[in-house]
Amino acid sequence: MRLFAAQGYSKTSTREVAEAAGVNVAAISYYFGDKAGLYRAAFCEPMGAPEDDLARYNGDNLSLPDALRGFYAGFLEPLKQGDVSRLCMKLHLREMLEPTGLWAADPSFGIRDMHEALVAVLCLHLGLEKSTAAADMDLQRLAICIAGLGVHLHVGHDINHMLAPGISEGEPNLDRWSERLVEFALALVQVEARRRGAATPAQPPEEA
Amino acid sequence: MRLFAAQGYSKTSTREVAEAAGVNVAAISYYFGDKAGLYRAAFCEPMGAPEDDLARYNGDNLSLPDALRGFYAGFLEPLKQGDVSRLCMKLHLREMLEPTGLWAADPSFGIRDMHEALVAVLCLHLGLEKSTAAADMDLQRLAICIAGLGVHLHVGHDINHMLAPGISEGEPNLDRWSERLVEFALALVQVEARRRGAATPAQPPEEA
DNA sequence: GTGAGTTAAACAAACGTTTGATTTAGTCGC
DNA sequence: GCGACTAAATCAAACGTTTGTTTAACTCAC
Repeated sequence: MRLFAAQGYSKTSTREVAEAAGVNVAAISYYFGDKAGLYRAAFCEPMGAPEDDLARYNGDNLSLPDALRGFYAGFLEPLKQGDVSRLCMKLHLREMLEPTGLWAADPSFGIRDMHEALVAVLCLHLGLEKSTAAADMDLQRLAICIAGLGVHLHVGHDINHMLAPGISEGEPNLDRWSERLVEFALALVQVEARRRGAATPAQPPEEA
Repeated sequence: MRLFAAQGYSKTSTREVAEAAGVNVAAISYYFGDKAGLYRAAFCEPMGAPEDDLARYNGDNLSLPDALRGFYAGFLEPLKQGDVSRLCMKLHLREMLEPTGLWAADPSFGIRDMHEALVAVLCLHLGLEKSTAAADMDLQRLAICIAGLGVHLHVGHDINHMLAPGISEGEPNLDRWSERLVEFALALVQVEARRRGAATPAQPPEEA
């Protein structure tokens, strides 16, 4: 997984993987059938149940700030843990640019679920009907932007480090990212709410 | 460029490029030295002067909304034009995930300039000193997020289409994206301004 | 001895690159 | 005007290497 994430699928040779694992090349075909099977195993194995990620932010009793905090925690935690976890995320995000057909094919860990859960949360706090959400392009745009902030943290990780060294390094900085992202996402929701007629408060007025 | 953008560097063979171009394979080494030279040419050739992009949003006399509109226009225009322009953008964004050393090496068309110009614009409208901008991590975070919204439009293009079909298709939808992105970015700036003490108005009060 | 596990070696196919011949266009002496 | 020479451009073919995969011999606990 480390090699696939760092170099991509086609630039990583079976011999390279075998040598790094300290086994013979034939072991790949013996245990995984072929290179694609090896990749599939490396891709699928390390991710936990997708429900865990979802449960963090689509609980009905969560406030919007808490839901967003939970949402972005899914992006930030892999950064807190070691390089392995970060590379795993990178491996998955790589499929965005060059889909090998794993994400699209396997509906079990689709981003579709993640996206629809986010849309549902937004519906709840914007006072919208879930049934009309799919056709509500402005709502979709809002969800895409909120998710995009989290995605960009990983996609642009190396470049962000080049532009602002250490900005995503270390737990204090990552916690600061969490604060900012939640603030920013709240602002996006607020703007959208206001644009829709200022009818629904994005921030619960009855707080402290 | 079309092939490199669609399949990536290593998955694109020299024979494939030669055949698509209707020439012999040897022409590649004849004109470009080797495959890397061909890629470099395809990567650098089609992009216009970087100053053009910068001029759109770092003019000192621009209002913040206008500057942001100009900023996002750089992301949206490639989407309006044909597939070729979109693939060109994709080719460049691909270097974010797997840097081949072209962006980092050649400072002429670095995103660094783009980023620093954006930071300067934000400094101007937040009433901050440019000299302290580099060390101001919260300002850097704001700039990264604002840029991230534009980047995600391309990085997540295919997936966005999967989640919300046609959301980035056609000029009307793209114009709508421009409106939303500018609104959203303004909201981010406003939140940051308010967080810094509500001293500096993110929206010029003397408007209309 | 049987079978799961491991190994070095070999396989065909595809890769990037080079070669030497061939074609095309332009230049010069006469 | 014309053949001789030159340089650029293009070509099919082959080069050596690396790719993913398979083979057949081997090891060793049970």
